[in-house]
Amino acid sequence: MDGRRGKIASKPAGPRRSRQIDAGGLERGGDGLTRADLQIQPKTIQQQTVERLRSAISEGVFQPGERLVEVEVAGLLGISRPSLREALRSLESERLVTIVPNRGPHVSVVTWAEAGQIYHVRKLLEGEAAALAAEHVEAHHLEQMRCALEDFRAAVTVGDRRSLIVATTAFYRAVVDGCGNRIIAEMQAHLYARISFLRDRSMSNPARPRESLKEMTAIYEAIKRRDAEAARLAAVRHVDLACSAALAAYKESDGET
Amino acid sequence: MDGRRGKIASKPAGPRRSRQIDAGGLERGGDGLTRADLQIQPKTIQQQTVERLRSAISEGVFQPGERLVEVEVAGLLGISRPSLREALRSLESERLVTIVPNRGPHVSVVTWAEAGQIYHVRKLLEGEAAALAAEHVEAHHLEQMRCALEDFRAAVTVGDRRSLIVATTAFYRAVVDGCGNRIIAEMQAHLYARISFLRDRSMSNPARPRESLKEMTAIYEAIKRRDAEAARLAAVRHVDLACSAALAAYKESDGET
DNA sequence: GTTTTAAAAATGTCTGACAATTTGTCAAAC
DNA sequence: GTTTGACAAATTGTCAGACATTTTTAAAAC
Repeated sequence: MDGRRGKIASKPAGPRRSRQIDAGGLERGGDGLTRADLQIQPKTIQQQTVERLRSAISEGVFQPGERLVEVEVAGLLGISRPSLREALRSLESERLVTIVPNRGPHVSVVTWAEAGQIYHVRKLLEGEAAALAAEHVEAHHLEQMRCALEDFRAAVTVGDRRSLIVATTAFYRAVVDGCGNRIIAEMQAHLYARISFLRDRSMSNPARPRESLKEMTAIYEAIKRRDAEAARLAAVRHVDLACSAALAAYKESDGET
Repeated sequence: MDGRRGKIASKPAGPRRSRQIDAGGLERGGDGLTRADLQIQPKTIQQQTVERLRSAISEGVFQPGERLVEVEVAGLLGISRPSLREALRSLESERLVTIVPNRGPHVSVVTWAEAGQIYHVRKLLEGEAAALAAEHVEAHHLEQMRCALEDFRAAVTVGDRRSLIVATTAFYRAVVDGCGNRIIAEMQAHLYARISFLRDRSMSNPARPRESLKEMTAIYEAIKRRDAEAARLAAVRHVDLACSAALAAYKESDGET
């Protein structure tokens, strides 16, 4: 069964999951399935690589600016250089990785100016998403939001930063999925990923999570009562405050750029 | 000088531009240069490939849904399969190409539902861009817009569809660059590329270009007189009408999906 | 302490290979 | 005649190895 990759010389690279179906990937978790979403697809190495690198970058395993030396990373992941390069091209298009010709790939560095622009667009996008959600949302999306909020609340009391992030992401996704516009959903996810490095820091402000919870609850309530404009305002306000918190955290830790 | 690629066996693949600087690529043409934009970078084959494929798709050389068989396309471009695959990954992330595992890449098919969502986001984005431009725009951006409009007018009288598209694109870019938010610019370009296949058809309506000219002029005038809200409205209106025109053209030619 | 030079590391790109999967064809079975 | 199967051809996914060029590092020279 493993004959094809038998010639791995340098590093055994650990157990190799044979290419099975693995439908548990849930690229778009939750209940709102359409028939198209039922499609089961094989997961190629390239896809797994992209996903794994993406979350590694998001979680700070690779720091912004850090060089990603191809042989090294490929070895780390247990894949070949060509496969890694393909994955890196994907991430480059997502702006998570920057590839400078002849100097290779590194984790993208986001200046504060850029981050500000990203927040600006997020306000626009998430405001619209919330407004649309107030009109289009279905029961299971609301349920998802409620759960996410509950998880968030729990995480606040416990003080687990990781759970805070997971819950926040889940909430955003519920809203953005509930809005019915996939383009917005895609873009939101992209933008959010690009400023992930700010999340942690702004969440480290002990007061922030509690405020965040209030703001998100306001969004939820407005959507639930189908008040589009209130939902938009609440969402914009939330992103705005998140932006301020991030700025504060950013300035505190390293004021350059 | 060509020793490195001397072993091309199958196809001579035509004259190979030796890796020279070729600064004329103008990934972001115009005047609004910052110091960072002066940077001259070597153009790798991968970059050239992406650009060439992108415009080929935009211009309909490859039709939506058409399969892109790797060996074939690689031969066409005179590059190797790995290089092509990297390029395809980039285009996949831009959603211009879809890669189905084990079935390979094909030009993405955009359903009308998706197109509608794209127009929706474009309204949001370009409206904001116009509003921001009214506040931030600099002289040379205005000049670019004016030129683009002039070109457009000329193209209308002559009736050259290609020039219409070029001028339109130039106008949008001027606005979106003038707004000062690079994220918006990036996204606009992306979205615009994804619905390029509609451009041609909607422009084939003989009345549309003239209307389009009026609408764009309105945007220009509003920005020039620094009236942000008027600019936003004009931009939104323009995209809205473009959307309607596209829908009409779409329904006319092929009503499936 | 600079500047120059040489060596090492890393990237860009190509060729060749091959298993796994999909697709197309064509005859056998119902 | 349509459905089923089976086999061959085409295509993709992935790897390994190679090598010219460029960048980086280290050492040497001034």
